[in-house]
Formats: sequence, structure tokens, C-alpha cells
Amino acid sequence: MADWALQAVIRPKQYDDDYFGSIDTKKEYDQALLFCFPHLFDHQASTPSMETVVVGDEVEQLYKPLYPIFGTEIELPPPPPPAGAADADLQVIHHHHHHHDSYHEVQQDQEQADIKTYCGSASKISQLAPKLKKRKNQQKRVVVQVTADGLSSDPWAWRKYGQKPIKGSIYPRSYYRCSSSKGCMARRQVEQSCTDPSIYILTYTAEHNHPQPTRRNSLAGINRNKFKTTPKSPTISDGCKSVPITMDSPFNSPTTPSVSSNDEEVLQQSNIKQETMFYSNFDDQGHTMMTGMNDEDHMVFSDDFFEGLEDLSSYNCSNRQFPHVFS
DNA sequence: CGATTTTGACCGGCGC
DNA sequence: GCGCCGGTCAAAATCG
Repeated sequence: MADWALQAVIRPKQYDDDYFGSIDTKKEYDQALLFCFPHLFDHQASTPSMETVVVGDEVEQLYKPLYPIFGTEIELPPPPPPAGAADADLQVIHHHHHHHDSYHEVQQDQEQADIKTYCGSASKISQLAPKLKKRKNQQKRVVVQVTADGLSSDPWAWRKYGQKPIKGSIYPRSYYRCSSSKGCMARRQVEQSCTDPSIYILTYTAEHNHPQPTRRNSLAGINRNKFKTTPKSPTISDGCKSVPITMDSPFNSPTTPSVSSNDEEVLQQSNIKQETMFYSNFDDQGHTMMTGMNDEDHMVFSDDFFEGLEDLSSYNCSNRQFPHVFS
């Protein structure tokens, strides 16, 4: 299959296709995916093939956050209890909640402390998530995992405004703001997964206050292509050591690498390798609503976010074979 | 020359 | 109060 295609969106393998409980939920999941990666689906109708590339323990890791989501805040039947191994894993997660001895566990701890999760319609989220004063760490956000190809095919125009080494990860996190519109508050963070360097974790916060650019020409002038003849070998510094990177690293030219001359081709290479998406909200009391959150797996949508989704009415969900994503 | 990237400084939240 | 950490700012560098 073409490598731009969505390769996998993860759910517990022991779950049936009705895991999401309702068509609506599936549809909304689709819409969320569409919002972040609408370009993926431009080609979906013609070649909807997808494949799951994650297996075994990795799947379990990615699934963990899903368990409590579908069993708590929403009107979905609780998922069947995970098989023995998964149960054990969940217990381990709880235990680690009190022992911050790795990057993942620190992340889990923070996420578990702060996040309430929901999965449902925008209106449902509105009802369940009363207006909150959004502290920095309470801002709703969307987390997506993509491969380098998927990263490069993000349709929005992003301008980098910072980069920071992240504790516990050898890879720095890059910060971007939307450059399409002056007042747009949309933000994106890009970091490389420390567990799988081929995967990049995109974190979107705030919403765009303007329509999505229809074409990549909105990026005209922002693409500083550094692939061509940079003489020195670039490195990523995390403050402790330097990590050699390849010339197509998103940290080298993270906004739109190699997009300048061939929009169509690059768009077709968008590639969400592993993805978990959640409708979430933060809890002021810090109650743990997600027992299995790991560092890469939560997704939050604001009402505005979904309002934006509604604007994408021209998109026809029926053109896609969503369930296959999870098979 | 305008737009973007780089990078150290700065700031606020949070835990101890 | 202090230090750590993550997020942002802004000046300088870089690119087309």
C-alpha cells in the first residue's frame, strides 16, 4: 500500500469492532482525525486501505488509555476486561503512579492526575466539561502520533518559536504556532518518541481561528528547505548529549520538509503510523480518570474544536472504512 | 527585505 | 521560599 496511508489506529486487539459503542462515536473519532489530518482523507476514497502495524506489547501500551475512557465517563458499555497480561500491566501502571523513575511514568503521573476523559459528541463534552479556567497544563489539546511522513504532510502552516529539551527524553520538543493567520492561537508541539524514534508525537493546543488552507500554497515562504546542501552534520542537543539526526528529521526542518516543489507527492505521503485519540477534559480535583495513560496517548477537544469540525461538512465519512483502522 | 529558524533568557506552575 | 520544568519571548542568524 502507499506509505502515505493511515497505517494504524490502535485499540485493544481483544475488542470487537463495536468497541466504540456507537456509530456516532466512531464518526466523531473520524472527524477528529480528519481535523488534524484532513489531507489523509483526500485520497482515502480512492485507496482506503489501512493496515495495523503495531503488535504485541506495543499495542498493549497504546491501548491502556482506552480502557478507562470507555468504561467511565461516557454512555458506552464498559469494554471487556483486558486479558491477564493487560490486567497485570494496568496494575503496574497504578503502582508506578507513585514512583517516578522514568519519563513515561512521570508523564503518566501528570496525565492521570489532571485528566478526565470523555468520549462522545461535542455537545456531550460541553455538558460534561463545564467552563474551566484554563491553566497552562489544563489547556485542551490533541495528541497524535505520526511517522515522519505524516509529520511533513500537516496541512497547516506552522512557524517554530521554540525548542526545549524534555526531561527523560533524548529528543527535544519543538514548539510551533500557526503562521497562516496573525491572531491564530493554534499551537503545535513536535517531539520524537523516545520509545520509537520513527514516531513523532504531535500535540495540538488551541484552535485555528481561520479556515484550513485549501492548498499547501499557504505555506509559501515558510519552507526553509535545509535538505539540500547543509555542510555540517546537524545535531539535536538535549542539554546532556547531542543526538545525530538525519537531514529529513522534523527537528531539522520540521514545518514542511521537502514540500516546496511537489505538494501532491508529499501530501500523499502523510502517514499516521500509530494513533490514539481521546476526547478528554481536565479535572480540577486531579482525580485519576485514566488508569492506563501513557506518555503519548490522550486527546482533548474543545467545543470550538468541534465547531471547526462541523465546518468540514463537505467531507463524507462514508467514503472511508473506519473500522478497518482498528482491525 | 521579509519570513523563518535558532537559541538563550525569562516566566509561571508545581512539588518539596 | 526554592528549585525544577515546560512553555514562550525575542534578538540574532539564516534563507530565498
